[in-house]
Amino acid sequence: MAFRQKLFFIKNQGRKLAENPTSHLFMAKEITSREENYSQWYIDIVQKANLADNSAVRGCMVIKPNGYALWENMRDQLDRMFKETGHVNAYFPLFIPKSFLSKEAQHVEGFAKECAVITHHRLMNAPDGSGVVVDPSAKLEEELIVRPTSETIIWDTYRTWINSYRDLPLLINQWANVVRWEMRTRLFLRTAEFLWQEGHTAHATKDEAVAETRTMLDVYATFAEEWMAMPVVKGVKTANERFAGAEDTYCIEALMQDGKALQAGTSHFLGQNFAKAFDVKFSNKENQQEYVWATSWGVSTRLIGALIMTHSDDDGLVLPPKIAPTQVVIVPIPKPTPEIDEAANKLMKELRSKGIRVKYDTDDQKRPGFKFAEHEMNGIPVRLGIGARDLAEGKVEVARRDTKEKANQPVEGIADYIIGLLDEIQQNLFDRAAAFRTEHTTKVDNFDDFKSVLEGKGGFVSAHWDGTSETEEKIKELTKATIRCIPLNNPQEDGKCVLTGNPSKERVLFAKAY
RNA sequence: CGGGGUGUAGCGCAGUCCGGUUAGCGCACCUGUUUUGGGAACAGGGGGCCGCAGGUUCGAAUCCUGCUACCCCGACCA
Repeated sequence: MAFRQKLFFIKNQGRKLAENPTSHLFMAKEITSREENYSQWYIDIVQKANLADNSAVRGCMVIKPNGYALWENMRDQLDRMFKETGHVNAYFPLFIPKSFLSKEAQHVEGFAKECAVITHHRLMNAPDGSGVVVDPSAKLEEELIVRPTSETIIWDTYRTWINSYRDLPLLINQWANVVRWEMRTRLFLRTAEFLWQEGHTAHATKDEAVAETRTMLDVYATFAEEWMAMPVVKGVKTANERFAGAEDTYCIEALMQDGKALQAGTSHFLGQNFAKAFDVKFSNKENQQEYVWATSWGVSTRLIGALIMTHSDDDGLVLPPKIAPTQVVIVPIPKPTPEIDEAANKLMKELRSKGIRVKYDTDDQKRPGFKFAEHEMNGIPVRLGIGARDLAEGKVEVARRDTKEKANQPVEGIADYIIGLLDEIQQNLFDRAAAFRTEHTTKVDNFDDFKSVLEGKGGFVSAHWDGTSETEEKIKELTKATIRCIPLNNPQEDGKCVLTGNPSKERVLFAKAY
């Protein structure tokens, strides 16, 4: 493959240059450009911004402090939004009895191929002294599955919690880790173990459950757009892409910089499938037994991957101010002095009093240039430089990460200026991503255009589809593109399926996806 | 699960084809000096069970056999 050769070439070139002490091309923190190799760029960002690392365990990552701080901010905001919409948190077991999983037929079919299974509960010293082995006498009566998702254990529990319509709705969320034994993993985007939240709600009526599904979809979309500055399309999945056990799967779909789509969150209307599988009934006002209606919804650490691929650039991570762990960093130039410390501390106090997350870089070993590059790599939205010159002029140097512009600002009133700037950066990131998505959403009306757009500029392709799974499969085979969603509030228009020519009454969004 | 790689210092690699002093290089780390407004320079220094287990040999990072781990690309998925 040409791609491999290119990579090989780069490796060799790197080797030669590394031997040359005058070369600055392969400094420790240099990252691969997006143009050169997008997926290597992604890996470089994750590792060099210290977000995460591969671990000793296949497919499982170590989330490092920088990455975890980001997750904490995302989690905290989502948690607030869940609570504002009436939900409470609870926690259910990590393990699920094997028999539970098979109670809902489609559900088990969807997850069976990627389950980690617990078969024993004890180790013993190996007879030959070579270490420890599984004690065969400690075999479990029934194997346990490490949860790939918790519908089954939760619905088994709900049976005992729900008796009357007065117990409904039951609006519960849990923050947890889950395990899906994926064939191939990528940091944040798809790991064998990942962190997420899963909401599981129970309702007396279908309408109420559907409304809940849509409410949570809106919460996700609001979070993605207002906090992550990541524009998303709200839509509904086709039968092929539906969650195992759901009647309808709603989703938010985002577009990454390489033109591939990423499912950023899902909200499922589960109908009465799980209520029937786990026999969860309630007495209605007329004292008749009815099955409960269900929803589930989740977002995961994958959002961090989405964030990276939406905003970051060849200099490193770019973070939206609202979720950046550190929003402002102060760099003493060229190094800390009592005068600069005093000015910085005063500045920090003022910024913190206005709720800004600010840090002062007191490292007296590294030089300013190094720090500039490092803070840019880490995606800190605003950098303030203070040196003797600035102190004398009563100014600070303000550098923004998104545009890399620098300007001198009077210290007087700087807090308000920075509050405005953070808002502006947040908005600029969203606008930039939205413009990219608009530019990379293409309407096509025949299959040749369909293919050439996908192979060329990529992105979302808006096209007519005859509504059959067969056609969807065929298109996937031919182009690797899938239907990302049928957008909500989709305009109705008569057209012909881009593949079969059969009649269609609305366009759907296709894309290659992560 | 198929295809392709790679395991040598914390990280990135050279050395392996063709066996031979004490296993090298860059970055990082430690000490010191000079520096410091966009990734500092010099000098000195520390750090290795060459993935694991066997074998061949006077001698193995290098050759042979077996094992194992991880990465990348596909099919599967959030």
